[in-house]
Amino acid sequence: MKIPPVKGTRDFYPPDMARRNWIIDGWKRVSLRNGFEEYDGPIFEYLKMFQIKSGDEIVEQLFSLQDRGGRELALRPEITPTLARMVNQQINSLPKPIKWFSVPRLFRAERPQRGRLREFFQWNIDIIGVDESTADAEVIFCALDYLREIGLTPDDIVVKISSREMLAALLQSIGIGESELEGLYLVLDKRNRLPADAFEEMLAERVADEDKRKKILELMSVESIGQIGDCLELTDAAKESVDELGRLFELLGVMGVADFCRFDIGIVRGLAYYTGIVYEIYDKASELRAIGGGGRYDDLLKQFGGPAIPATGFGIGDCVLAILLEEKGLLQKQLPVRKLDYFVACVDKVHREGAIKLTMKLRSAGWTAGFSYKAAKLGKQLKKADNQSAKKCIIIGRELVEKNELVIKDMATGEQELVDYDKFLTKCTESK
RNA sequence: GUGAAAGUAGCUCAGUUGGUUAGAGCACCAGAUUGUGGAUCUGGGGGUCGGGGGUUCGAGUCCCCUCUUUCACCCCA
Repeated sequence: MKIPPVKGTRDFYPPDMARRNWIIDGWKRVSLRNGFEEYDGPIFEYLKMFQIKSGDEIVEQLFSLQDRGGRELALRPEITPTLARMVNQQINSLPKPIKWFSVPRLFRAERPQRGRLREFFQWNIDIIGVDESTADAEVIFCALDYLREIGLTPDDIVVKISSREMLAALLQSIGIGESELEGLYLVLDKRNRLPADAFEEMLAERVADEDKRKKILELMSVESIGQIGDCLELTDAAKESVDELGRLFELLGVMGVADFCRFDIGIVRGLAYYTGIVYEIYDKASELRAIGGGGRYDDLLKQFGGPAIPATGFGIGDCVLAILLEEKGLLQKQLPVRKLDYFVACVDKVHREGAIKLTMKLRSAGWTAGFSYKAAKLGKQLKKADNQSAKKCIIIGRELVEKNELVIKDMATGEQELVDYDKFLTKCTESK
């Protein structure tokens, strides 16, 4: 009986695994050089941990299970709650600010589609304990530091940035009540994805007053931070968050990534816990889903029973990113090759043990080395060496018996040289 | 969860209006007179045609169900 892989999961064959590792190694390398430390938590948590916050979207997508003790558990659909839990547990002893990153394996019971699977990897970086927008800028820089390093340019991707706090202040100055905000966010979040008339229709369901609606539409069509002031008179609160957003863009300029970033008032984000600056990273052609996103979540730790500590962070998934890199031809360079430094061949059966012995000595010295499992003809063994992309092939034959010499063949040029066995071994052990 | 399209060797696909033992290229394995690989040539393995049921003398081909993938909702990594 053949059993297929589970819906929405992936098998990683060696070539796929090589690419996955290449992506994840890049995430880790860039995180570390930006000053973040790695952490991880369990792959399942109490179900209620994910129900507390973040809203229905994620809860509906949970894989949940019950253990034998009747505990209600869930496979983690995101790692931020775990982060909040871990930080809260040791909040008094952790040096501030806390700059942590993780590459968790996550699970969401969504209907799979291109760039959207049920099991995936996500790069998360977070800064906890800094309320200045410097932290937001640093987090955005870190994401771009990676994306830029692997070859993406401002022609390929864009970070669309806005602020929930600002949007709240602006909407309130239009006359929207605080209780209406959350529902309205969900509608505004769709503005970039819906045709104009469909969006207006949805808006009309939320906001009955036509004047208010007109003002909201006007506000949502501004293309720069400066235009906001032209559109309506700013309250003190609004002015403050507009200024904050301006400072963020200034900082991004100082950090040298301004050309990747753009203000977009339509970025609201679906998750309920965002409080301030929010952003999403898209491919410039906007043909794919969001590559990543994040923002400020100043109330989350408190909601998990900790102290009120500001926090900001983002996540980038591996699925959409891999598709984008594939399209840009940046993934093909990562074709994995099983490259051997040495392949040890023997001309005659009597040298087989010697070949194995030499192979193991090379390996112990740190070289990648292989030998033929069968006592096949030399031609066969060379073919094997070639299959395994060996750089050099060592041939053990009569030269060893007669003069204690090995034949070393360069597989690229075909050139061969004779080297004394003991000298070769000494050289190999020392140079590695 | 709702709607739509697709599914034939490991991969990319062909398969005539239903008609014998289902094909190609690539990949894989093995040979080509035994101390030299990449090329070429020859041969081989591998498919219950996604799975199940039905119509028919006969189904890869038509119908139904189901699974998976892709697309649109939904939502975001």
